[in-house]
Amino acid sequence: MDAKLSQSLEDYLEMIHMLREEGKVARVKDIADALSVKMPSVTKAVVELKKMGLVTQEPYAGVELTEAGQAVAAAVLNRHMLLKNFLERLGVSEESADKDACCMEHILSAETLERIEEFMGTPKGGRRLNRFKRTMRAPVKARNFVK
Amino acid sequence: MDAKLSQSLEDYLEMIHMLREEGKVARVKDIADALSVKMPSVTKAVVELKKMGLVTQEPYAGVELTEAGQAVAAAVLNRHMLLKNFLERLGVSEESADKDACCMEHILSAETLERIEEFMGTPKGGRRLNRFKRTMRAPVKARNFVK
DNA sequence: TGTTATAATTAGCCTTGTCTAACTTTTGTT
DNA sequence: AACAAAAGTTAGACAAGGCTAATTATAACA
Repeated sequence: MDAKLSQSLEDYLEMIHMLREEGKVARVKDIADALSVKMPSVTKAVVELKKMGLVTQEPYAGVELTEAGQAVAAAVLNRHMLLKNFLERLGVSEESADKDACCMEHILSAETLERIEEFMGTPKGGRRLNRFKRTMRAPVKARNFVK
Repeated sequence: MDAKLSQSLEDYLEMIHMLREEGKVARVKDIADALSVKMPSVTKAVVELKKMGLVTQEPYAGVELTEAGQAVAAAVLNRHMLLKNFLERLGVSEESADKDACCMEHILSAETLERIEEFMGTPKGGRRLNRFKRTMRAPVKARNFVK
């Protein structure tokens, strides 16, 4: 059932989530434009995501996340925001932070993500790492997807 | 000439560099074992790298980096070590740091790398970022390649 | 209500990167 | 010097992901 999503499918799922959060419909066309790919690529991806039970689709009306899809998408998005905030805290520009977070969100180990969470939980001046503070990053608003 | 290496080719180049630095020969077999791939994959990669003028090959004796190849490989390796050190400084275990550095080294923007260098240049206690200290990471000894 | 424009899908191709199986070449041991 | 073992290459399959071109389905407007 949860056969480990590819980076690519994670991106599609994430984008669908984002569009829906913004109150937009996520039609094949919308997703394609948002990710700078062509519609047939989206169709293929959606077929896969449907197989995995992560989305449903009403042709011409849009793609919706299932319960399971929500969970996965939210997790990816949280990673994205965590990483973006982290990079910005290091002084990286918003644009680069967003672009790099985009890549990193799919590949980092759980351990590294935990250490970064700890780092972010630490006061701005930044003394030392505090192993016991877990901060959950805020939900998310929008985002520039930089293919 | 420098047609932008793929992640995969960067990995091959990097591994060849590492083997040579350790004084080992980098025969197709050695590279394959080190990267946990099969020999035909290496042969293909080496063909590409030769086309790009990054390596030369004496069959059965080993692959050598050209001047240009050296430069590229060293750059990748420096990124790797910088990232690994950085992650370790965040409290990530050596193993995870190495594995994650492996992925990140191919994808991060120049800007992010610069900010990380700055962060690393800052004293251990970690006050605030110092824009003007550039530290070059040490050469490199060995490394666990985690496919 | 029909016609056109837009959305979606299908079919088929391309590239990258991996693999296995089969074959060739070299090495090194006796 | 001969031959087995090891190294290398070639050929061909396959999967993932993207694309274009062509076709089909729906929407929307006159």
